[in-house]
Amino acid sequence: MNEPAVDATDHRLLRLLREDGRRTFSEMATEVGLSVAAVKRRVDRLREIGVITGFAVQIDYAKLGWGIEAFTELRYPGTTPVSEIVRTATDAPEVQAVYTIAGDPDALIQIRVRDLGHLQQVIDRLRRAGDVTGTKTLLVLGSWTRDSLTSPRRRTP
Amino acid sequence: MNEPAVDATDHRLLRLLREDGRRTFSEMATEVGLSVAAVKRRVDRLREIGVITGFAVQIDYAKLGWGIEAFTELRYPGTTPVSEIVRTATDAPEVQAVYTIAGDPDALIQIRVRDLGHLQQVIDRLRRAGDVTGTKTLLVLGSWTRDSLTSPRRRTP
DNA sequence: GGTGAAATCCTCGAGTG
DNA sequence: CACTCGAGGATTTCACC
Repeated sequence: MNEPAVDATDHRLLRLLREDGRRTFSEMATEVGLSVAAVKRRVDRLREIGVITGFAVQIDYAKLGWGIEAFTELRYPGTTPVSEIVRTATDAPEVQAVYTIAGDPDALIQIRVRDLGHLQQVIDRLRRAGDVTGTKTLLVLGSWTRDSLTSPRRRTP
Repeated sequence: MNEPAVDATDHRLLRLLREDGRRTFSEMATEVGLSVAAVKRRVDRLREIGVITGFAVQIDYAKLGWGIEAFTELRYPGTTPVSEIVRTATDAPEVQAVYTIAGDPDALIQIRVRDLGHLQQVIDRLRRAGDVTGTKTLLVLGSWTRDSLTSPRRRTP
């Protein structure tokens, strides 16, 4: 019942951490005009109430040889439980994310693979794993993500 | 043009930073059996060669009142340049990501909004902004992401 | 929310195989 | 060239105001 109660300063901190998740508390403190301890307490609290779920590195997978990205729409019989859909999809290591959908299709999954042969292999595996009735794959040519243009790390001369 | 040359240790470091992007170099050093300085140099190098594009906080937007997530497929006339598609989509602050697609549809965009009325408003705006010939919106009920500590969420608007 | 001090961590130059 | 060591400075962390 208790609402998060995330104020404007919290939002500014979240914005700073979206741009650079490794920003120091001292830097953020200067930015928002609070003490370092106050900033740490706020960030700790945002984690405790679940607003912040974690921190992660952002990787250019193409540079690691995983150059193909795709979304696959999955259709299932009406009798298939959602948990089953998620389980079969998450089993494949190439699957990066699974979104269950209201309506048609039943799920949308994000995939990363090395090449098109690998993609076909993953899709075939998915079709066989559950009782999938149909798939449609969208091959990604290019992508843009908000806040993806992260500036270089702060340098102290 | 030198290839990345990312070895097994680098992959272990990337894996650690995917799980927790704020891990300290000391902790990672213990994990992979190197000195702190060696780990720092490797991470610095991964940034320089572009494998690591940045670090970001992971946020549960539902807890911030942005409880609705959706994917919208966009179709354009054959004459529309890709840059135009990306530009009109990224103009909307609710758009989190834009994926240009080979074939049909022409683009897939990820959206975050406060409620369904807001969603309709964003979609209407998108339809009017460019010369969109058609849209199809997939409403997300739950999601799972690899290496995310958050379990799939379900929310009622 | 602020302060201060101890513990920890980051950073970089110097040295080694 | 990649690594280790070590020292100085910055950052984190926590009890207390």
